[in-house]
Amino acid sequence: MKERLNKDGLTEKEFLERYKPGDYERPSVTVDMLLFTVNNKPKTDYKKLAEKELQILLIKRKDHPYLGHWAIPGGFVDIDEGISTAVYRELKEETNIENVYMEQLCTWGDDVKRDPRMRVISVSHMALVPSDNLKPQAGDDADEVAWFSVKKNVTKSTETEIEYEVILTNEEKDITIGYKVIDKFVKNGVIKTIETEIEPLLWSKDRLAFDHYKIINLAIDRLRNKIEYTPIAFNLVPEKFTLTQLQQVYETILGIEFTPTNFRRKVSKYVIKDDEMLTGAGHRPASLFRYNGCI
Amino acid sequence: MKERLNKDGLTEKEFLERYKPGDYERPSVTVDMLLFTVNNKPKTDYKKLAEKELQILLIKRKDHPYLGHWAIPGGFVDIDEGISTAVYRELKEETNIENVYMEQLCTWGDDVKRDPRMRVISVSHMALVPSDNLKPQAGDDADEVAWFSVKKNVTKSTETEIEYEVILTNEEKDITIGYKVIDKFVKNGVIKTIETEIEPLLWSKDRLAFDHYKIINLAIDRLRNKIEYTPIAFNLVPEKFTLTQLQQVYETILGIEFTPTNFRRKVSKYVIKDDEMLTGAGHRPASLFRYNGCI
DNA sequence: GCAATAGTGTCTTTTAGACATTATGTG
DNA sequence: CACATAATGTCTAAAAGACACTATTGC
Repeated sequence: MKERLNKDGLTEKEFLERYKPGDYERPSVTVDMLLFTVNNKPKTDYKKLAEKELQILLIKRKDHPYLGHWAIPGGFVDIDEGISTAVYRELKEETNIENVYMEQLCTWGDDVKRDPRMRVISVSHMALVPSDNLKPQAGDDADEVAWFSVKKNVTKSTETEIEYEVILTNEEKDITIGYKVIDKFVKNGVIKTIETEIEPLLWSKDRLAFDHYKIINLAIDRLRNKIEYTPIAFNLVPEKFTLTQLQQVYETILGIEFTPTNFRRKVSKYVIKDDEMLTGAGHRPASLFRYNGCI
Repeated sequence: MKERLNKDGLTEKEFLERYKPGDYERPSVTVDMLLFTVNNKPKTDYKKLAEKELQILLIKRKDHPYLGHWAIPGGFVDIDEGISTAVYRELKEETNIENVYMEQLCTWGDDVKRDPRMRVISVSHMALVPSDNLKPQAGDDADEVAWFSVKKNVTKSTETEIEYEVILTNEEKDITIGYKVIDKFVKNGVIKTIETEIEPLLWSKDRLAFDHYKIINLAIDRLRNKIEYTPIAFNLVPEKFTLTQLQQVYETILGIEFTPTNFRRKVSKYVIKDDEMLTGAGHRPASLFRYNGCI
């Protein structure tokens, strides 16, 4: 096969040998990871089940910009490092967690001043872990690492817009970070599209760093959406789980309650019963189940 | 409120004034756009409806690397240009199309050698346009611009994997580009994940540039997925459309057929009847409908 | 025995699929 | 009038929701 030449009469090999990347300025590329888990709240009664809450791991920034603000963990992508590799490396460095489910969320780069230092494009990822065996530890870029409970509730709903409150809380440290989210249905020619506006709640003293409140808001929506039509929830329970535990994960994320019978029917296609039982809970023991791998 | 100082005793303002971006190498960031439409094939019978096909716009590269190969249009993101702005700019430059529905697909950057010239991270986007009033025109980076019909069909299906053929064809230019896709269900600890392998079909002489075959494959999946639970399909029909036209869009993308009654019931929540009718089609005229904007 | 959760059976409602039938234009 | 599509009515099957009821544990 005859090698094709370009307009300068060069073969591909010659072209690449002589290729000099332009000296135009390039953006920095970072990865962000939103690590979610569904955690048990402390038991209030020996025989009652623990309530669950959706939690996200945040770090406290120890340098400018946004010094002292809480932020999503992340870091720069090396020039010779794949994006996923960078995310797993950062996750390991900042939280000592490995082997988790992770998916790409969105790439943020419309606002060229989202980082006041320089142009930064950030590829955000969502990771899901079961709440057992979690020992996050602070890394280089952070004073502290902490789990924050995440709540997103509808506060107003009209024909043209829905208003939510997104509240992040860490009770131990007595921190509450709140944002108001308004999803507006905007006529965009023929098609209506959703435009999201986010601003801090008036009473909320604390703020998240950068545009991280937008990323968290998107992640919650994505999580709620994907749990409905994918088996993503199995990443939030241990290998062996009771159906009630699984139900609590769904209820916690979606903010609704299921009838046990109907929930069991719904997930029955995706689970297989294990031999073991979960005893010692102050009431009838529950069978343990495992995900059967169906999609 | 007392201004916080960092470890060097600097305020945020001082920090930013003195901040020098590191001289580490940065990746180039590009945007790719997969422009899809559902087009009418030529009529074979005056009274029969035109068959439809999913089409994607490709450009023929006129320089190395991949000189002469067909590729997804795209280009570099300027240092002071938002990502969406860059996509709309490129779309306008390369195809003269504006005001289209667009969404981010995925960011490609795991393979650091996906572009042989340098490290390139590419943010791919999917745009949808109705097939009327489309006059793409070649821009600077391309010899030619052409629509290719896109087909993705299951060729084999077992418990552990599904095999597809993705075929891109342009009849006018007599080009057929074919890939074999295998989605494997891989045990990943407890959870099974899907791993996708793609390779050119043996008989396929032509190839797509870079890793663009992977991007197109993902876009088809995303489109098929999202058409099921979002009103995305209305971006592929004109402002006023008949229900059969809408049905054909669904059938073309999903590769299945609907019963008219059931399809009408399914979309009835999302359309409003217009006063106008579509006449002159060789059979009973059809009412025109419009999208009502519900989500 | 009591409280709390585990687990099953079944009725109802809603949604989705199949298919027959009538309507209305063009050539 | 023939043909092809438009549009509606209705029967059936499947999925989702509601709820009553029994089972089993720790204390």
